[in-house]
Amino acid sequence: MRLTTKGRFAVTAMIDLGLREHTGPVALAAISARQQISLSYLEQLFGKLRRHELVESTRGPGGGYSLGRKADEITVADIIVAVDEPIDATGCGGKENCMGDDSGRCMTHDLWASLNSKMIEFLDSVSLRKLVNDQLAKGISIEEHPVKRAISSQPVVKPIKITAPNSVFALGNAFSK
Amino acid sequence: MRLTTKGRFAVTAMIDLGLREHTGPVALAAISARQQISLSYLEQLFGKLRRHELVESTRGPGGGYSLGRKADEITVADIIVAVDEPIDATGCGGKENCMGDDSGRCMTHDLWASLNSKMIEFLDSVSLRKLVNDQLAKGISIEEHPVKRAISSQPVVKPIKITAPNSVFALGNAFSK
DNA sequence: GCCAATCCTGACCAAAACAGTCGGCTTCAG
DNA sequence: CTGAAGCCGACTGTTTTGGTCAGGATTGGC
Repeated sequence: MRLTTKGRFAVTAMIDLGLREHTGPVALAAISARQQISLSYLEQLFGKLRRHELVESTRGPGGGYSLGRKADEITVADIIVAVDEPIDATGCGGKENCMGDDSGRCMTHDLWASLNSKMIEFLDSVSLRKLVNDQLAKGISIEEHPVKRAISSQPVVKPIKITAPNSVFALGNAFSK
Repeated sequence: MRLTTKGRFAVTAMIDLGLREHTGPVALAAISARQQISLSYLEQLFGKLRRHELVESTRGPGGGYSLGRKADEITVADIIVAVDEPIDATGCGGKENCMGDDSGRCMTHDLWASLNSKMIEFLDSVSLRKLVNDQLAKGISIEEHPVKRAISSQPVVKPIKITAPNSVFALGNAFSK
């Protein structure tokens, strides 16, 4: 389990996607503009996210990406593992005895496996839904008048133009501690 | 907050140190041999750990490193932050407005700050003491006959030679899940 | 059928971080 | 004095990061 800016980008992009869950496919170009991530880099990341079935793609004009499953069934761990794949983990290769012969396994093995599983456990307890709601709770309105719509399959087919892409996030810095 | 093998090495080494808390200074060469980490790399890491006052050094023969404060006052977050210092964090530089002019802060800023603080909060809740105890609970005996000694300041001054450095860790792989 | 928007892929790249080496130094117990 | 240890800075090879570029493939709308 590695944790770098790469994972952050992926999580950020996924939240952006989650926030627009009900407005049809979201183009990478839009995410790129909003989140200030290079388009090509996003393409790489979403390639991985798609192969891990966290997102689905729609090609052609009006296309884009949408969540591969419901936001509460996607965890931060899912996302990070998807983009940071080679979870090399234990350092000693994960093989049986990492010292010499009969000296038993190196401490590092079980040690990090332990800490690592704690980390994953934690990141697995945070769902994308939660993060999206956190953002929504900060007073964001994505749609002009948030319609009380039935949460059916895919009611919206046509993409809805969002005209004020950036400044909708009037977030305070109130997240100290 | 980055999380790589570098941090793992540091945490591992610190646990090794914690396990020998009452046997005087521990030489890096010993840790290097037990944990299979290159000596010079350890020197770099401990340089940082020392500057963050997580360890104290004793020079000269018989010297080595000991914990800078009690093991329950050192958290995993402390260690990782110490060796992975430049916590670049928000990606947008951490400055005020990261977009253009009056478009407000980019989502990434608060977003990752939020996730990041959750991570730190978690890693901060795991003390070195806990990790050391986890290892002890696995049936390790560092000292030949674990003396029921009063937990006073620093009862042992002279280093005690530990003669069976490696095979003391007879750990099962029982840490699946 | 064409066009343009969009995803998709692979090659390539500079810069940084990682992991480690090396040589030389300072300190200090015996 | 000698040798064991910490200390320090320079250097190096590899991998990862974050990104660019050039070209497909797919498909809705005209």
